[in-house]
Amino acid sequence: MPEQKPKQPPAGRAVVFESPTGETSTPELDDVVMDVIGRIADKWTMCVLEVLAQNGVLRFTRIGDLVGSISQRMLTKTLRQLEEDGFVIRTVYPEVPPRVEYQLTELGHSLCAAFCGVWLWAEKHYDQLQSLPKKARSA
Amino acid sequence: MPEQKPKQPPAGRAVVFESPTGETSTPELDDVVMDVIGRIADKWTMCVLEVLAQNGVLRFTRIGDLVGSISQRMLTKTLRQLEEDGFVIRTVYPEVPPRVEYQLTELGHSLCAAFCGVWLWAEKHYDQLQSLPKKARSA
DNA sequence: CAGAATCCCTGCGGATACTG
DNA sequence: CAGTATCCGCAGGGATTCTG
Repeated sequence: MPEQKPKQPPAGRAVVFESPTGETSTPELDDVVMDVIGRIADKWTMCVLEVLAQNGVLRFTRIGDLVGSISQRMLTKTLRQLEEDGFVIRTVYPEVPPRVEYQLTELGHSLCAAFCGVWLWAEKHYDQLQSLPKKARSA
Repeated sequence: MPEQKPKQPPAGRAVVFESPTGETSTPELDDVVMDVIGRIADKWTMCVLEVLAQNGVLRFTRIGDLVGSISQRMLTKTLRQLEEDGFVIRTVYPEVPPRVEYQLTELGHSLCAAFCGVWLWAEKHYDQLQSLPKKARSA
């Protein structure tokens, strides 16, 4: 069976995102999306984003409490990365004891809003999802 | 067990997702979402999902070509995990040479659809996003 | 062709200790 | 309070080799 498809992938990915409704993305957009996913798609980042999305302005320790079992190290790294990427604003008050407040930027808020579709999807398919084979689920 | 663990919360977060429009989730839903994120939120999984979403039924090697620079090891692992999690169907044809075809399940398709909001968000904020500090960008 | 198995290196991330 | 610095285990993942 001779493959007539001329679309041979060059070096690197050749993925182009396309929505079921026919919305296609450009390779550049695809690249950006993958990049963003790579930045935010980890447990702590997601948790911190959501905590901030819900509570607005929060201090360092407070975020840690709300997230739960995150180490200071990871909380710091996560927040700094989010700040560097423009999703979070960090405000330091020159006081003693020190006070540092964090809040989402517009970009951060819009990102959380975009993810809303995933929550809704999860809700809709809750039965199937919660019965998935346990993998890293808290024992 | 004489070992004293003063505060060991249920290995837990206290995060509850809530959309900007006021849609709140239950802790259970939150848990499921985090679980799903943990399953799919990595470079290769996302790529493979998208490749399958676009092209429908694909063979092993073809997926690898479309994704680009993925190793066989990771491709296998990724596909098996997706299969185990119910996002992909794996069909083996008892032939020589062997032929194995992959395709998304309904759940897989719906997940990709849910992520559509993220592509749209990325498109809208393309300027800000593509100018983020390079981190692990690999062309 | 579609993988399984192996080697091996990297870095994520937890725990702990110290500081302004 | 809000970090920084350090040690370190271990899992992720690339490259390579073997096989039905």
